[in-house]
Amino acid sequence: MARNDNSVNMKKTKDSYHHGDLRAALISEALKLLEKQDLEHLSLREVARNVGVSATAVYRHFPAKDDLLKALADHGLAMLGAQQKEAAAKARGRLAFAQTGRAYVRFALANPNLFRLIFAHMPARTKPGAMSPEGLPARLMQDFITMDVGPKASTEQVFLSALRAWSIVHGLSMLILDEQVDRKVAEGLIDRVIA
Amino acid sequence: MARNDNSVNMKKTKDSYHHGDLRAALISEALKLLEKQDLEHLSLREVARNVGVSATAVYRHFPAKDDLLKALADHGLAMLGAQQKEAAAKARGRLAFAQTGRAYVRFALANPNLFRLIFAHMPARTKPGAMSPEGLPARLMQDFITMDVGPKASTEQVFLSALRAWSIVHGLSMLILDEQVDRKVAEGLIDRVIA
DNA sequence: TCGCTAATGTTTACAGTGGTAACATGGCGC
DNA sequence: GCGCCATGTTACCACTGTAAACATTAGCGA
Repeated sequence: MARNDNSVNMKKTKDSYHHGDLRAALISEALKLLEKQDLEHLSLREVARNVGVSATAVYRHFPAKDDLLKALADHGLAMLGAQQKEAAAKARGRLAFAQTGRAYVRFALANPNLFRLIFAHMPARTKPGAMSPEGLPARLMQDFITMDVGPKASTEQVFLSALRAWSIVHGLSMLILDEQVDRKVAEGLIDRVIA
Repeated sequence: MARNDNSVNMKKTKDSYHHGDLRAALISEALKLLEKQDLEHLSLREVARNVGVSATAVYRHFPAKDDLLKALADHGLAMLGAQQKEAAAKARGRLAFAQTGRAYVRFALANPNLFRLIFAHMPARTKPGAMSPEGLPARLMQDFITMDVGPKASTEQVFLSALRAWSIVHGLSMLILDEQVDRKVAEGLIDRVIA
């Protein structure tokens, strides 16, 4: 028998059969792991092991690994949105808009794996016509855009403008994360790329 | 014993022990598989199986899975570059430049998995100062940029302009692939986003 | 033409992974 | 006080990447 099957090392501190709030613990541990290793090396078993629970216990809270990942993505997205909002609050008008973009990139650089996870596991958030639903970072952008382009602009023009803005910040984030562009240099240019 | 070990079904057509050009066959098969399934479901064993060779034979040509992936990425990058060049040849000046950007996005949409693979496995292609080495799509862009900004622009200005352009096309590609934005709608706007 | 060697494939084996099924525990409502 | 059922655990399974040992043969020098 392999040394490493489902009977992982249990926590010794508490011998309580039930955990208390395993779901939250799993998410929190997974987020912690994502700070140090990338998505493809994040295994359910490791998360369970670190939390001190058997590997299959996870399935009581998430039907499949992907559902855990979705939960992580939601968490990450909320963080991103919060940071954007916070950044926007420190300025006004166009500048405030630029700040949300910069915050977007900064978030990506600060949480590379989480950032990737967000976009790797959140398809179909958008319906035709609407850029994105309530609460999403893009929603924030869209509000600014409307302000920017003027209230009389056509829906398509708003969309176009938002798409352009989002593309820039997202593309810049990705290119830096994927090391397509020298990180140090690009980091220094963020504020000028996103004007 | 599992039904499925390394002794995969061999090809019956040829009973030659040696394959001939296994390396090329592996790459070609892997590329074919990438047209139908995404990167995380691409397994060495499946590639080997389809080529009609044992799983470990792969290791005679690639030290590890990642090296196969790198080879695929190179292949994909060459394709991308070729398509950009071709697109550029059909126009002149600014428009030609826009065409390379549009070709970039079109390539991403036409080869989603390969496109992702390219950027997931080609870090460290760039040195500080130089945007990218010879032959890369970005190199092509940089030439245009120089033309666009004027030959007297500072290195930093060229870099900035190139970074912005690349970010837009890359970001747009990613957002559409990751379904963050309605595909149909966004596709129709490509030419206007990249002006 | 023979035979040796290096290149190329194959077999076997192993640790790790996501996931299912059957069983164990114990907290909470009656 | 007791029983149910949500939550955990143990056994498995198929599959993956990869290492080690063995097999085959292409091709080169004698």
